Amino acid sequence: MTIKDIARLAGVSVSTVSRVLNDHPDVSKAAKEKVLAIVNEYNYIPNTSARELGKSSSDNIGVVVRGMSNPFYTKIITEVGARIENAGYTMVLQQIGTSDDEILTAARMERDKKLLGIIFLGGKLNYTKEQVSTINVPFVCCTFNNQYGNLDKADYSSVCIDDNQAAYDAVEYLYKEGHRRIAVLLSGPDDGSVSQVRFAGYERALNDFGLDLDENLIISINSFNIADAYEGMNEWLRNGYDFDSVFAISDNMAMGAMKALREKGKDIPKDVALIAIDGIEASEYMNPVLSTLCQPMDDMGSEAVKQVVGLIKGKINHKHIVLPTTLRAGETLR
Amino acid sequence: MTIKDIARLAGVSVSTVSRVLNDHPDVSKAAKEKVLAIVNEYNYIPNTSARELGKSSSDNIGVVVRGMSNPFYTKIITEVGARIENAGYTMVLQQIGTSDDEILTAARMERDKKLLGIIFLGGKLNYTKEQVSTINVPFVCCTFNNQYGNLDKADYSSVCIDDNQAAYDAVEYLYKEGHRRIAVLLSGPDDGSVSQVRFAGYERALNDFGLDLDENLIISINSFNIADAYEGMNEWLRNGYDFDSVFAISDNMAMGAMKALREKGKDIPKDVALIAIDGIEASEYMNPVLSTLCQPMDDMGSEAVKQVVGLIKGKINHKHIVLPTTLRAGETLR
DNA sequence: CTGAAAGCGCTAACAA
DNA sequence: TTGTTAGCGCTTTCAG
Repeated sequence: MTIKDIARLAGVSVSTVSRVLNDHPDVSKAAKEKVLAIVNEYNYIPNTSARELGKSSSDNIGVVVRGMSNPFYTKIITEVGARIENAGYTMVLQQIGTSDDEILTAARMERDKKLLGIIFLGGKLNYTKEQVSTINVPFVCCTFNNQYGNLDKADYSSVCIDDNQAAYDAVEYLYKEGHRRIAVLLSGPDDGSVSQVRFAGYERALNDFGLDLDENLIISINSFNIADAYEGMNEWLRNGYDFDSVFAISDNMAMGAMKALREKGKDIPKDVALIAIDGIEASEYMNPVLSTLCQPMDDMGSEAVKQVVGLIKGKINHKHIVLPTTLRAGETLR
Repeated sequence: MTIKDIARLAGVSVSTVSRVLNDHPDVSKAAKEKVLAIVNEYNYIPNTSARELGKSSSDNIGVVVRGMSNPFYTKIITEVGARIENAGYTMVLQQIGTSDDEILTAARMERDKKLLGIIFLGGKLNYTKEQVSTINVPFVCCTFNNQYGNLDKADYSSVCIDDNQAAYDAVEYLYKEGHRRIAVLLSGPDDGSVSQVRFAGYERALNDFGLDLDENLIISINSFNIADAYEGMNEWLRNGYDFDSVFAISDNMAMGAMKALREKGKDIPKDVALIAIDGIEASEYMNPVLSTLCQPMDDMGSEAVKQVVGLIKGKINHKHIVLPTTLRAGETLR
């Protein structure tokens, strides 16, 4: 069943069918009704590939998201979707696995879907000029930036929190409560991810507060996984190092750590205080409720859209927006 | 940059370029290298739409998943993806929102991607013959079946647990511990979803155990949301009804309920015992660890793939597989 | 308001 | 081993 069949069945030309299918004006009511009737009768479904191939332009904005199941992005996506719709564009969502290349994905989408702009939700901090040269439409990085890459600030946009400062703040909360043996739970101290940035904030804070960086207090797992955080924490606890608190670089990892601590008989926050960064919904349901620095997800989403749309319309230049975090008091600090 | 440009630049014909791009045999080493060089130099990316349009067949198996962020499906998808790959096919994943129509999505995909078969991960229990008539390739429902629809059993496959029995079992665990005032937390008693099936199991169990169905003990929220479960439980608790335990139809909802109970000063499981169905990872990290009947996610995934592949190869007929659940003891039962 | 026809970028016979 | 060419199913001028 193709557009040709419908045309024949409806007794009109394919262009007329195409017009009614695309809500074009200049189609007589009679023709429209006739076509629609046939379309319904035969359950005709236009071929998307052919459609995209034939089209000369689109109103598509691409959103490529790292991590299919990352709850952190869910809220942002909702917001982004609504705002894009609202601005009169269409969101084309593409989720990719951890091993996929977001730049390549974006480049493909740009050509396939004729994108006008792109929003990256999560991604690497070290894109190079050469890599992004395959992308020819404006793009904005949401929740991260290019601090380990060599992009020109005038060539891309970003909206994120100050991860270094957030980590600093987290440590400061612990410090002000009197904690001096502050462990850090991270993915890798220099894995080029946001983990590294937040670790730098941790280091900076220790330094400012006159605390020595103790290698034994660095709990490094090689993922952002809740199960790995649990295992990693378990293993680390066996060393019996002296500590009074933990700064986890993400809510998810903190949740894994909580279980390990609890099983070890450590009371949170009496024996061990805990703070993290992110503010995902799940950590609100933990017992005790996780104390964490929340990223302003809605604002990040709407700002990101505001950016691409502005860029698409050529009304603004690339900007780098830093949004503030807010503390969710929770119950893991005392 | 199209295949034509590459052909010209490499001094060969488009078909030769197409051949090397698709790893066809019968291409001289020289030609292959030449083409690849140009492709790399210009960062050429083939247009997917054109590719799909031109192709006469594919090795694609479609997977349509309800709920972008449902952690329950994540593990299954991983398993399904691996198995499909393993069987020599390609997985085409499509996630849809709660308001989208999975049948329509599947029908579209079938045509666009030239699918050989489809796996539905989550979906409605009441498809009608007419609805699925738009689908012309074999499909299998994973984690659900058609018990509220009118499909012929010989026309589709399914792999799922016995939801009614699982609910029955859950209630039985509570009953055997001496609980008699068993509340049920569900989405809707007759919303046509799995909630309804599990509620039926709850009713059957009460009946078998000689307990009366008490309307006051039915906590109905209109979603599967953790936040809504929390709110709903909170609200219900204000009534002050007498109860000694809760059967939540899903882990996620149970997690919301736990917070509400805790805030009300109820100790779990001392004051209130709790059991659910699903066995998602997150509920393992709750404090106390949620007691729940786990769905065998890996098995469901691999069985689903075994089914489609068998159907595609024409080696088997439609089957309806029921897999057993296993109890995760947890800490919310005593 | 409608139709004919030329693409869109690629694949796949079919010849050579 | 290679090139020519006819589609794939749709959109979009351009005439009428």
